[in-house]
Amino acid sequence: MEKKTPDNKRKTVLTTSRNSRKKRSTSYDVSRMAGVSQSAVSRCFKPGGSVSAKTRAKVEAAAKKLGYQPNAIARGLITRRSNIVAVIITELTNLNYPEVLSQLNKILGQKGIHILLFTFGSKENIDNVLDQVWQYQVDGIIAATQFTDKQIKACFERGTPLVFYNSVYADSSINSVCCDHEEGERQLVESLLKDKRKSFVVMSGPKESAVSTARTRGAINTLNEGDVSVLQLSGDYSYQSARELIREMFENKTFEPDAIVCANDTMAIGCIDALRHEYNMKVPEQVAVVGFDGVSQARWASYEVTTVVQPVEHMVEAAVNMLIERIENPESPAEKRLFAGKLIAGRSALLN
Amino acid sequence: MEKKTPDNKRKTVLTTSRNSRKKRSTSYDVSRMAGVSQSAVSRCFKPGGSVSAKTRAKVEAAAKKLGYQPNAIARGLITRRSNIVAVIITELTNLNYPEVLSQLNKILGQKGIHILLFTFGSKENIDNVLDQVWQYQVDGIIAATQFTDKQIKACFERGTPLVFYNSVYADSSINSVCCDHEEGERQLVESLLKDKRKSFVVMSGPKESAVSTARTRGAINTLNEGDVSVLQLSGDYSYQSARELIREMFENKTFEPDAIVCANDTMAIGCIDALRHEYNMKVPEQVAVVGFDGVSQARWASYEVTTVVQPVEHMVEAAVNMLIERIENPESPAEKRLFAGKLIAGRSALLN
DNA sequence: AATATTATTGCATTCGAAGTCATTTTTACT
DNA sequence: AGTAAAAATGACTTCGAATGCAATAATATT
Repeated sequence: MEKKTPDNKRKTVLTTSRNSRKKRSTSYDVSRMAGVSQSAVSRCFKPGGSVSAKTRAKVEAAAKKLGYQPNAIARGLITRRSNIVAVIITELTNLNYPEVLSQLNKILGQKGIHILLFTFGSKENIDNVLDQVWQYQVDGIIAATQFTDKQIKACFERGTPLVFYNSVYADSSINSVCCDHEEGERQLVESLLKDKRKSFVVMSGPKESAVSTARTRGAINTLNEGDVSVLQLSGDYSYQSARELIREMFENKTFEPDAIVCANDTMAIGCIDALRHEYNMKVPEQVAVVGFDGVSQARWASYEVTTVVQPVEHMVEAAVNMLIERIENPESPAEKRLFAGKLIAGRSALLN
Repeated sequence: MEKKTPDNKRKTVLTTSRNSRKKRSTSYDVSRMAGVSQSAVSRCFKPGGSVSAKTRAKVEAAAKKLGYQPNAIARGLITRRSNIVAVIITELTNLNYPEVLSQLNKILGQKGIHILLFTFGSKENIDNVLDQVWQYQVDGIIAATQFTDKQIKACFERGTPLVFYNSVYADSSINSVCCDHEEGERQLVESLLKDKRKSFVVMSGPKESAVSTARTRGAINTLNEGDVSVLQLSGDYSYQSARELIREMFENKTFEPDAIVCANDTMAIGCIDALRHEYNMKVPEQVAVVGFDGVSQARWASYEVTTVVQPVEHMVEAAVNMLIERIENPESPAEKRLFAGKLIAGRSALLN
């Protein structure tokens, strides 16, 4: 009697598996071998499930013998929890992101949550990415990129918790974790002003980047408080773009800076290389250069960039906790967390 | 009559959704609104599904209005295809991996396949990673790390296609894509020999790394053909470890190299910095330094490392194609593809 | 116009685990 | 020992989409 259902299943399994040559064992297979019901097997794999020691032992033995692992796909269907989080990140070439991703994976992994990774180069296809995300019924989204209002609304409508990483929106119902780019940049610039620098280049990142905008704003506002001249240029966060901007500036002889404030460390490194190797200038004596992020490369002896380090570990942990809180308790209030960066005096600028 | 089932569903949906405040719409919802059967909706979303233009129009309108996206989890359960591939990668801090991952994501994405990301620092927990992988019924695995025989066997037993990236096994039934590290290293060393270098340090990466082992083997074998002295040191691929090895060597005054062959670009950069900034030596005049990988940082003007570039785009594409072939046709023969690296003459060694 | 052929359609079932509920077994307590 | 309370168990249903199959509609053929 108790074997009726399993036996039925059995037949079907064999039929279906003719194409996928190896049958993966299911909870029915385990229950069959252990001589218990499928429910019992299920309960064995559920923390706190109500099973006697005897049953548990039988089930575990059978599961081990069959190499059984509960099918997370089937489980997700009924529990409506996939334990998968979508991580949406722009270009991994940004040197800061590998660290962020690595940290995300570590912390989410500790909580039994997995990462479905989405990266993209060009801006236009976030909508496509979101379509994919919906299909996979992810439990939440961590977005290290800008969304349009419509995209954010879509997340709300589907009830998918969303946390932004280094991207802030005015709307107070939106969760985010961010480094205080503006204040960090202010500190960098203030120390340059104290060092009596007079001619500043502010080298921004891509115009669409809110992070770059915030950093630039911090720089410009602070510079406006001093009696200095300022030239603002726009690059794209890359080493190459920084070198080209320097080259253009010197070719046109438009401006003679004694300080360059870069949107990130990579650009700072590009500037340093261009100044030293192309124009034979002394950094920091003739021109001071500062970056932002605190990537490991900025600590390399050839550069030792003066920069502001983002507290990536803390930020990622905050983002993860925030997301989990939201997943487990959808009614919990939204929150914005702003982390201070830490100024590190390197040798690309003389700090006092 | 046709509405009986949908109505039943409806009631249940309402009951269940009391916790997940937003109901996501299902194919039943769409079929209801469009006045067709659930099967019809399903067929509309299946490429080549048999549906009339009229039905398709009704369904598409309803789907759009409801923001319906097929549930990939439910689909995966029945089709036994999740369209998810596990990517298992060691420490993302290795500068080569962000590029690999980025490329993987791009190429897999083009084929509608998604990445479930697994990274880890320490060796011991690959078994845990695999347990996770089994639960998610991934269609395949791309592993940029070493597996034990038992782990490989587990993949075979479950019938999960597996492709190794930069990791080769003798067993010919194992798929892999690899750069020819040994030959690449040979080329580097030969050019150093031609340059009349006499005292070589071979600075390896971690002992567990097969890549490092292959590179070291290539270096040592080639060096043994020349009349030179060789010292072999072991680091861990990191900038810091390279600097420390240099420091130790000079503190102990054991060896005076005029050429250093590094396991990767990051270590080469560490050597260059240590030599120039700590020991005031001229690179490449006094000591030539070569790396491996061709990461973007190796091209930075302060280093211009002489190195061998791995053809990452080609390698990744090959790995993806190989995996997909295996997924779609499990009986297809295994294959090992070995890609030649490209020697790039930088200014960290004088090449002829 | 009648029949053969092909294209659409809906019903019912399936994937694998989890949860509900009623039933049985075990344990606790008087 | 006898009853009450608690624990363990299994049958059945559910999640959402896909599919085999039979029924129906549209089209082609003579």
